[in-house]
Amino acid sequence: MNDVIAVKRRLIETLSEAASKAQEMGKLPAVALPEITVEHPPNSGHGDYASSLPLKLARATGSNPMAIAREMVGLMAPAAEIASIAVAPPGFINFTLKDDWLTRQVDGILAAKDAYGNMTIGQGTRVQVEFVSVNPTGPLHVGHGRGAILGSTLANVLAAAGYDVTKEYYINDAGNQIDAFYRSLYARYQQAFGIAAGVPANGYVGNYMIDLAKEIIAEEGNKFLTLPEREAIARLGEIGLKKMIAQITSDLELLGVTFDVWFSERSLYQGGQYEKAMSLLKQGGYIAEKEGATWFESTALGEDKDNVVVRGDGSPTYFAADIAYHYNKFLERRFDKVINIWGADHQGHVSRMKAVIGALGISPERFKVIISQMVTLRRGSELVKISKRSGDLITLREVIEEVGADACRFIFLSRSADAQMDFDLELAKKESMDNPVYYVQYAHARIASIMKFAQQDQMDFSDGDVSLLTTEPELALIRKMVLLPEVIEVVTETMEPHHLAYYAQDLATVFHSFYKQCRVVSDDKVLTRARLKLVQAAKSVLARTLTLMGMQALEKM
RNA sequence: GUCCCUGUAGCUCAGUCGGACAGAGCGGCUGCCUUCUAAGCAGUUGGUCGGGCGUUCGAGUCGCCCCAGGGACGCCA
Repeated sequence: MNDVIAVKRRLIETLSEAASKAQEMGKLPAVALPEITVEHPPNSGHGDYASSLPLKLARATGSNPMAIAREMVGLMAPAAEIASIAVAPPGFINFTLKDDWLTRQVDGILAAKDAYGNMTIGQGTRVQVEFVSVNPTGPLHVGHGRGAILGSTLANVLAAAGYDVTKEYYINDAGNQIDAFYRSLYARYQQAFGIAAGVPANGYVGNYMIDLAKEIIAEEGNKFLTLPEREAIARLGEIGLKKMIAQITSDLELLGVTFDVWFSERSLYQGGQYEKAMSLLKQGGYIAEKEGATWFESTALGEDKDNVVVRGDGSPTYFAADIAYHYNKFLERRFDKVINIWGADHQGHVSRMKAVIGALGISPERFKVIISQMVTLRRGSELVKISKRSGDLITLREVIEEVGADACRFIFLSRSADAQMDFDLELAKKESMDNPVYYVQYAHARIASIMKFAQQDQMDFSDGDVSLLTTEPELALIRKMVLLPEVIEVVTETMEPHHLAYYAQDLATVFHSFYKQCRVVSDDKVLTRARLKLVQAAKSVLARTLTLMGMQALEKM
């Protein structure tokens, strides 16, 4: 187990033992102990860890919290890594870490290298993160980028926490939308040859469809003109679909987002999973025929309304496909946990999918949906349209090319998924010099520069004595570095990657402050070696944090 | 009408399980480059935490009721 996490666990244990002992001795009424937690006090003057257990016990026992705190502290065996335990009003117990324990962590971080922060809390649990999964009927826009960044970062963190992670993209390559896409493409194809064909009413009218048709013509010529319409649409559509998927793939790669599995909706029908899932629900008595269609009776499960799974014309709905897909995730591929990141427009889909999960006999805590809220794109005060159906749209690719992948990632990671946000292109660019993105990367580049400078003197610091790191700026830096494992733990528990961005910024801040106050390479060779160790460790933690966020750790800026 | 998300400093946003004086970045105002990167540092300005009631020793955080913004309520996906 990681050292800091171990310390935290030990403190909780110490508190628990002290409380029990006080009860045994009759100094504290024998009430059930509340869940014991330790936190980081907001004010650093109060130490590294604090517990409000006495305050909580005061409520349960009706006694004075300060007295309880004193009693408990008196019963605590001093832990090896703790320098002092103090009681503070109105009833906190504060713990301060020993300086030499802190400085030793520098050696620990250097030894862990890229693996620093890794944990085993996941215990190899098989978790699937499904994200983006945009219909391959048009290019990605910024909103999709948000989900992509959220998902890939979450996957990185879960992997660091010891989960066995599969990143997956669900390709909706069947159904009405694909049909509309195929027909729209066929119309544009015909138009390119001067044939008066109309894009269907519910079709995709964007200019990219004209470009797509032209691209196909350049490669395939006019051969689809002579085919029967049915066949032409199918074959042309297939080519267009492949191209759209390729484009989506490469757009995501620009953002540093990749997937382990690209899962085809069609395969659900070809593999018989759709039938299996449906018959399972039927067996459970959740399926009913009415009004000429087949329904999933979710009202019986507390839902607002029932939902159609098979239309009057016999074709399955999107909902039916998703049922089959989740049947596949849980019952065929047997993921222990499934995390879906959906756009805000899918929020109505959440509760009925939860109902399905229950109906399939899957325990609800294995299924988690994160809704990534809307992004509105603007240039200053001017609103920029990103609708797929309209002609003028700014694609994700254009945004990335304009502001940069790292800036994009950081901006999205600085906000919690359930807050709607404005993405101001002007601001993202104008701020580019003062952007927190560069602030963090600059800290890393600065250290790289120090290392390079030190290397000119062939400085070997492998025997640096970390116990010489005794000043406030040095210890403050270590205190922050040592927090990464906890951040990873928090992100894992809350599924909120944005904590990482704030941590990155905090870490950069303490580093920059340290840098200003402490000269690393100096005439004092012994101190220099110790500080080189410190700075090298800081570089490693910064790099790890940036990597988890999917960002570059630059050597030079 | 029902359901979901949001409302915290001039702006953009954090705020774990209810805890110590409510935080950061940007902006504004002051200072700081002979020395490893000033894309930096130090200081300062700035808040009825949308409003009300309640629970609690203690509420930005929990409950109820309002107000405001956004989204979802298809045999679209």
